[in-house]
Parts: sequence; C-alpha cells; structure tokens
Amino acid sequence: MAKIKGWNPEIKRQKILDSAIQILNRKEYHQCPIDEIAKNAGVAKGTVYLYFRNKEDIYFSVLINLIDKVIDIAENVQRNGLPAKKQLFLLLQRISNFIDTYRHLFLSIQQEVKPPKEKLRDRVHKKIGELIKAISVIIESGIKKKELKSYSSVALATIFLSLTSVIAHQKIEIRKHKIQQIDISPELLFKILMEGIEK
Amino acid sequence: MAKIKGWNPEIKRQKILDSAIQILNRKEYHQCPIDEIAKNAGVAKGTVYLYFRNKEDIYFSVLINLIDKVIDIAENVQRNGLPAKKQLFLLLQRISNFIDTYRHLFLSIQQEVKPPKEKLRDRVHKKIGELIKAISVIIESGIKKKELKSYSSVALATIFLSLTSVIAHQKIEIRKHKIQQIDISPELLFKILMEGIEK
Amino acid sequence: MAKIKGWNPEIKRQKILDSAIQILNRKEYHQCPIDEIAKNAGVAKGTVYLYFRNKEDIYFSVLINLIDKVIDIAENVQRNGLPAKKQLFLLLQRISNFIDTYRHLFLSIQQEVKPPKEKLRDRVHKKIGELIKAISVIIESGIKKKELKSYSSVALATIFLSLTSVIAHQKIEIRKHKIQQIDISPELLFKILMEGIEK
Amino acid sequence: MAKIKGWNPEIKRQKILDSAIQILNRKEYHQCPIDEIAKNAGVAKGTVYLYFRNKEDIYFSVLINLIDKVIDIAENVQRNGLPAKKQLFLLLQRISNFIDTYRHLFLSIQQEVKPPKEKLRDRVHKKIGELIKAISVIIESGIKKKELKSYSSVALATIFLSLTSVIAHQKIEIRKHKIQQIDISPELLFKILMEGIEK
DNA sequence: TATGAATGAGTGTTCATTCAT
DNA sequence: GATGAATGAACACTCATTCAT
Repeated sequence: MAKIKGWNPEIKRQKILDSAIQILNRKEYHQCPIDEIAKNAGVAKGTVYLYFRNKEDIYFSVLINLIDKVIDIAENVQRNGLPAKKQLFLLLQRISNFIDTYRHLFLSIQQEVKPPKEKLRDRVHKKIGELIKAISVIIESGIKKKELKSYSSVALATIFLSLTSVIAHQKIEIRKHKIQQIDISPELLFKILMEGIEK
Repeated sequence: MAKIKGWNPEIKRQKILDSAIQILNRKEYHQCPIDEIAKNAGVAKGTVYLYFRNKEDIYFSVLINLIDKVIDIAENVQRNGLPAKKQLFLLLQRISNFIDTYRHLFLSIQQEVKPPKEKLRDRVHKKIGELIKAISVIIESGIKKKELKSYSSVALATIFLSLTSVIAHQKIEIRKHKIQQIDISPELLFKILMEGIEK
Repeated sequence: MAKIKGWNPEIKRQKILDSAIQILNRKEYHQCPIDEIAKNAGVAKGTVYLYFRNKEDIYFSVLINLIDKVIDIAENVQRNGLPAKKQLFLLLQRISNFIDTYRHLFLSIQQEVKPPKEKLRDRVHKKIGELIKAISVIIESGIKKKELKSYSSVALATIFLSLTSVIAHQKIEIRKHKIQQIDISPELLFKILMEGIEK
Repeated sequence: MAKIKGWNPEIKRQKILDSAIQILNRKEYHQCPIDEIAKNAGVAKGTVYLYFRNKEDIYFSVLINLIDKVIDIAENVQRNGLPAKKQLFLLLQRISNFIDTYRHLFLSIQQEVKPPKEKLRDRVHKKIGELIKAISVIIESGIKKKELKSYSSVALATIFLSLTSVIAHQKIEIRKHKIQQIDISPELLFKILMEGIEK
C-alpha cells in the first residue's frame, strides 16, 4: 500500500495539520490564509490542497485532531484503575495542562461553530460526542461504585467538559492581560463539582 | 429635510446596533457584511460609519450591549430581596430565557475573542468583569448569610457564568440537530452546583 | 428614477460592456481577466461587479449586446421597402461590414457555447432566436411575393446566418494569415444562395 | 516489467489522443484538466508530457486528428466513382453522421481558434486547407463534367463545409434543448445548395 | 519510460472603507 | 448628517508543468 520508499502521505498531512494547529491557535480562522499555513508547514499552497479538500476541511480536521488528543487523555486516565473521583480529578488536571498549549483552539471546540457546510460540522459534533462518551465512562463507573450520585452520566460529562473551559479562559486572561487574578484552580473547580457550594 | 427637533444620535446608533445583533446572532462575523447590517437597520452603508469606527467596533459594541442586558438581569434579580440561593436559581432561569433569543451571540461572549485590535477587546473584557461582579454580589450576600460556602465570590461567579454556556449549547443542539437529547435543565445544573455530584 | 445629477448606471454599464467587447473580441474568454476589462474601461475591478453578477454574466451580456446590433441591422434593412432579394443582399453586406469590427465575437455567437450555467446560456439562445426571426421576416415576405421558393423561412434564415460565418472566417484568414486568398465575396455567396451551384 | 516486444509509442499517443477527444468533446477546453485526460487514458499525468509538448499541443492534435477523419471520409467518397453531385450529397450525409459523435469538437474546428501560440494554430489551418482541398477535388470533377457551375472549387468547398455546421448546430439544439424544431435536413441543405432559393 | 507529488502563478470574487455629492 | 458608488486589498482555489524517483 505505502510507497516502497520515503514518501508517506500521513506524515505530510500531519505536518500540515500541525502547522494549521499552530496558526489557528493564534489567530482567528479568517485571519489565517492557507498560504500562511502552507509556508509554516514548509510546503507550497497547492500542496495543502493535495491533502485537504478546502480550508474548512483543514479547520475541522484540526478540531477533530485536537478532540482526539483529549479523548486519548480521557481513555488513558480511565484505564489506570484508580477510583472514579481520583480519575476525574486527574482528568481535570491533564486537560488543564493540555489547555496550556491549545488555549484558543480548545475554546473553539466548545464554541458552537456556525453554519459552514453541515457535513463537516457534523464530523466535529460526532467527535465531541465521542469525547463526552469517554468521560462518561469514568463517571458511569463512579456511579456504579456509589462514589457519585446517580445523575445521567452523559449530562455530568457534558457539565464536566464545560467546566474545563473555565480553566481555558483563566489561562488566557492570566497570560495575556493579567487582569483580575481570580485564579480558579483545578483543585477548586473539582471541589465545587464534588461538594457543591451550598453550605 | 429639516431635522425634527428631537433628533437623537443615540437612537439611530441603537437602531444599527439592534440590526447588528439580529444579523450577528444568525451568522458568523465574516458572513455579515456591513451592508446587510445597514440595510437591515434601514440606513445606508456610509451611515454606519458615522456611528461606529469600523466593523470590529460594531461587533464589540454588540457584545457589550448584550452583556449589559445580562448585567441588568443580574442586578434586577439581586434587588428582589429573596435569599441568595433563590436569586441564583432565578438568575440561571432568566439567563436561560435570554439565551433563547441570543444563543449564538451569548456563546461569542464567553468565547475567547481572538487578536483584533487590543483596545476594543479590552472593552469587552471589562464588561465581562462587570457582569461577573454583578453576579458575585449575589453570591457574596449568600456567603455572608451562610447560605453558601465561603469561596471567592468572583471565582464562583465565573464558574456560574460558565455553566450557563452548557445551557446555550443545549439549546443549539436541540434546535438544530436534535442529537442525543441529554437535556441538562437549569434545575439539574443548579442542583449540582449547590450539592455537588459526590455521594 | 434617475439620480438628479450626473450618475447614470446604464452609461457606466455600457462603458464596461464596450471594454469587454474589445477585449473579448481579441482574446479567448479565459485569457481575459476581469481586471483587464475593468482597467480598459477605466474602473476598478470591484466596480465591474456592481454592474455584472460575474464574469459569465459579462460574457453573455456581450454576446447579447452584439446580437442586438445585428438584429437592428436586420430590422433596418427590412423596413426599407426594397424587394426581399435586395434586402437579403443588403443584409449580407451589412453583416459583412459588421464582421469587420467584431470578427471573433461574431463567430462566438454562432459557436455552440458549452456548459456554463444554463440560465445564462438560454438568454443567448433566445436572442439568437430573435435574430433568426428578424431575418426570417424578410425571407417570409420574399416568399409571399414569390421572389423566393417556399421553404421554411426559419430554416432559410438559419442557413443564411450560417453563411455569414463564411465571411467571418475569410476576414480572419485574410487579415491574419494571408493564406490561400480564396476570396468568397458577399456577392458570390449571395449568387450561390439564390441560384445554387448546379448547372 | 519487461516491455513487450512490440511496444509502440504511436499506440500510446493515440490512446491519449482518443481520451482527449472524448473529454474535449464533452466540455470546454479550460474545463478539461490534463489530469482527467490522463486518467481517462489510463496513464499518469507526467506521461502525457512525454507525448505532447503541452496542453495546447494536445488540443490542436485532437483537432487535426478529427479533421483527418473528415478528410478520410471525403477521399473515400471521392474514390467511389459516382457523379459529383451524388458524391457531395453522400459526403454531406457522412459528415452529418460524423457530427453525431463529435458535435462539439466539430464546431471547434470551424470556430476561429483565438490567439494561442501561432505555430500550433497554423497546423490546424493547414489541415483545414487539406480538408477543403479534398472536398474541392470532388467539386472540381463536378465542374469538369458540367454537373456544377464553374465557380472556384475552393470557394465552393469552403461554403460546403460551412453548411455542415448548420447540421452540427441542429444536433446540439435538438439533443440539448429541444428548442424550435426547425429541422434542416441534409436533404434540404443539399437541395438549396444545388438549386438556390430564388424562384 | 513512467509516475504523481509538488509547485506557484493566475484569477474570480468579496467586502470593509472612503468620499464626492 | 446621509448616501451609495467606487475602490482595491485580500484570499481561496485550480491546474499546467516540472522533476526526483
């Protein structure tokens, strides 16, 4: 299947994707000319179109690539055999680290993506569904082991994910603007999620 | 042709802003030509530039306008003299209703807005700070009255706000794609926020 | 309706159209960048799009504009009250002169125009229908007055029109390549059309 | 991998040419990427460039190939020993059949081909000259045998050829648009060519 | 010979912004 | 102040052609 020597489409595709991730993490979609993504990947503009149908395809592939990474994190955590609560906390920390690198794109994932071609968007929606599934597996087991209250695990996973965006916003504020240092740590977030805020 | 006595630039500005809110709530920023916003407001393209410096100015003014509305909601709730817990629940419900109308723009508020001209963005950040402040007033009083645990009220307000985006996403999913009806109601969200999910 | 002073959309539209006619008469469609048409018309590229939907719209508008001119010729000839035969000969001569200026575009009219958006092409087809109609009016009257054999006037008009392309080819050959000076004059063509070549 | 003995570059060249004929007969020149022609011929894009200098070379080779086929038809007809008139009618019919298959390309032949590199175009012009020569041989003999009036045989051949495009247009109209079924049959065309339309 | 990945010039189109009226 | 015609920078995408393998 693969060419006998040297050339590997997957590698080059990933190279372009990585370049796109860098650029799209810095600037908004419409401020990222394909040309820049290409140059940054060390290829010509035309080459990008050998690996992606169009700009949207790149964008959504980037998002999916990123979600996949988070899914990996979740699955790894889930496999470590610790109690569900510990796993959730670990997951929060790991995602927090992940966000250190992919601040803006991470928020794009959560952000409702407005009306481009439907098919592409659905790819992302499905992926997010997978991510929520992966998180809900952890929660599910927590519920079974009576560690957690028996709410819908999917609902809880959704809420959990949404909380991570608090972290993402924090990091952006802190780094860029040094505004009001509210500092919501993963620890605090986790505590509240577990115990609530009611006295 | 003679101007009627009570001509008021603020009124026209608001007309344009309202038009922009409508359009920007439907489509993505780059798909909303100034021309469309102008026509929709019943004025000519050039007129828009008499009231706004440029397109970004419109966009951020729209966001600020919206945040102002949410601040109003928070302040109204805060003034009604009910217990803090009740107030928070009421606020969640009111924001939920608000989101019914301003789904997409509401998410744009939360979404980190990427690198346009810094000054404009800061206006939005400050406004969000005000909103969080308004919410934290409620929380603060709850803490004082021992209704709530004594975490940083700003931190709690931030988390509270971030939870509302769960609702916004719900509404979009439900309306547009009818995917997995997870149904996270304000009631559920509120319960979890109060009591946590730990058994 | 029209602006009180100075600005007249029809005049500018025609200016662009005239520019397009010049350029498209010299080179093939795909070798005529909008930019060149615009510059040649003394306007900016964007301005062209205020008067035409897109490049195809320009192209077909050019063709229609040209056919209209030929229709005018035919109608003028038809109105002069001469015998049909004389009229046909006059028409052939006038078209021959017309071709002097619009050699290439004239052939484009006759040429089947391949698969662009159907609606636009149909505009041209309808116009050609009108032209054939205008010619057939002359022929019809010739048939009525027993000057001409009673074939279908539309068929004869179609054949007549197709013969003019012989002239167009001639002119191109003569001017450009000076190949075999066959020299098929309108006179010869007309004689053959009238009397046939059979002895 | 070892080349079979009888490998013949001419055969592969023709394969590519045949592929190009198919594609170019369906779509306009600029809508026929070399890639498609190559794929359709079962070779790689690069291979095409081993047999043709560039895309234009392909195009003009296609036209020449086609004209050659028509020349063959004319020469075959000419050799059958029938009276010139019969031969001309036969030729008209055969070309009519030929057009059934090569509608669009046939019109491209007649169509003045605009300013590409001159050398290539001249090849086509020369070929058309040959075709006209082949037709004029028939006409010449008709003139000699007093079947036909003694006009310039080349001129008559040119006119004859131009009449065939009436047929080509017919076929396109009929097949594609079912517009006004004027129906100009080869029979009618031939009758008019022989006897004229004058009463 | 044959391949097909890579290139990048070329171009249609959009749209924020300006400015003469 | 209000208008909307005009502008032209910006950008996505195509595809003929090349060349290393």
